Amino acid sequence: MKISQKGLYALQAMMVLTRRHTQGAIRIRDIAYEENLPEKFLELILLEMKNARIVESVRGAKGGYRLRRAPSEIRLSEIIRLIDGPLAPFGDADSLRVLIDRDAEHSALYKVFLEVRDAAARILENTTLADLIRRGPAGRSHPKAINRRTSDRKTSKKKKPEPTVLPMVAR
Amino acid sequence: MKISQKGLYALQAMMVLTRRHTQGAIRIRDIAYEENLPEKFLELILLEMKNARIVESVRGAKGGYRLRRAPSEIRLSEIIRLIDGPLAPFGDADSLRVLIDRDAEHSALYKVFLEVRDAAARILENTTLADLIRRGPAGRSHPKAINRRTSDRKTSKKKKPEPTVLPMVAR
DNA sequence: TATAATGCCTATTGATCAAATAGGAATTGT
DNA sequence: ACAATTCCTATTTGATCAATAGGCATTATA
Repeated sequence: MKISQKGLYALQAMMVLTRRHTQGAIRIRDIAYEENLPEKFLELILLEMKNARIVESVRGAKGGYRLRRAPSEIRLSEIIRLIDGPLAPFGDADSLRVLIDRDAEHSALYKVFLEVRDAAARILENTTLADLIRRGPAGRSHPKAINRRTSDRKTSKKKKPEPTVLPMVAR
Repeated sequence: MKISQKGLYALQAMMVLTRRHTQGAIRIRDIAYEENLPEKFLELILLEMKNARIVESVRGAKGGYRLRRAPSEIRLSEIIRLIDGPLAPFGDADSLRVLIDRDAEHSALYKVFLEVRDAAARILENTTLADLIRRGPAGRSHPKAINRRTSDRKTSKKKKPEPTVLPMVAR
C-alpha cells in the first residue's frame, strides 16, 4: 500500500474538518490555505470524498464541507482505501486469499503479503480522525489514561507555529 | 509500500534460486520458463540484484545466476527495498522521523505512517527466502514444531537447523 | 431579483513510472 | 572458431500522478 500525495492531502483536509467540525461548513479555500494545499486539486479530493459519503457539502454562497459522521467513526483506512486503493502491498486481500488457495507454488509468498496487509489494516482500521486530533499536534502517541485529568486547560497553549513548508523527500 | 509486478517477479526468481541453490548457476531462461516470466525483463531484474550483491552471475556459456548468500541470510525486505523502495507507506522511515519532529501539526499522522512501516518491516525483515521454501508450496504457515521429527525421510539429508528467525506476530 | 460566492463537473496537460522489448557488446565453455 | 550466455543501453507504450482550467449550478444576501 502506497499513500500518494493526494492521499496525504485528503488526510490533512480531514484533520482540518475534524478540528473544526463544530463550526459548520468550511470552505475549500480555507482548508487549502490552512494546510497549504493546491486549491483546485483539493476540490477534486473533497468531491471524491463527498461521493463516498465521508463528507457532505453545502452549495452556494456560505457553502463548504463538513464531516458526515463523528470523527470517532471515520477510520484512516476508509480514507486511504478510497484515495489510494487496497491496503495490501500487492493486489488486495481477497485476491491474495484466492492466490493462496489456488497457486500452491507461491502460497508462502502470498501469505506473507497477506500478513503485511493485515498488520497495516489492524493499525489503520483502529485509528480514527478523533484519535489523530486527540494525539496531536506533537502529542505523545499513547497518552496514559491515568493522566488524562492532568491535561489542565490553563496550561494548554494554542501554539500557532508558522506554517512551515517542509521539503518532502521522496524515496 | 507497494510491491510491483517487477517486485513479485524478483521474489519468484529468488525462490527458484533458493530451491536450486545447490545446483550452481541457473540460466535466466530456466528461471523465466519455470516461473513463466518475461525473459528479457527478468534479465534486467537479475542484473539489478547482482549489482546489489544479492546474487552473483557466471558469464559466458554454461553461465547463469546463483545466490550470493545462504537463503536464510536473505530477507524479503532486502529484495523489496531494492526493487520497490522503502517499506514506509509514505516517504521513508528517516524522513518520517524528521517530519514527526519538525512538523508538529501533523506528527500524529506521520506517527501512524511510521507504525505501519514498522509493522511491515517487522514481518519482512524476519522472513527469509529459506522460510518461504520451508513453508511452501501450499504449506501451512506455522508448522507444529512438535512434528518436525516426523519429516525425516531417507531422502532428506538436511539436518541443518537453520538459525532462521521464525514466525512472528500473533494473529 | 441581481450579484457574488461558492461547490460541481469534465477535460486537459506534463511529468513520471511501469512493464516490457530490442539489439549489440563482452565473456566463456567446448 | 563458435555457440551460449550475461551485460548494458536505449526505446516503446500505456498508465498513473499532480495539477490546472473553465464553464455550469446553486445559494445567501443586498
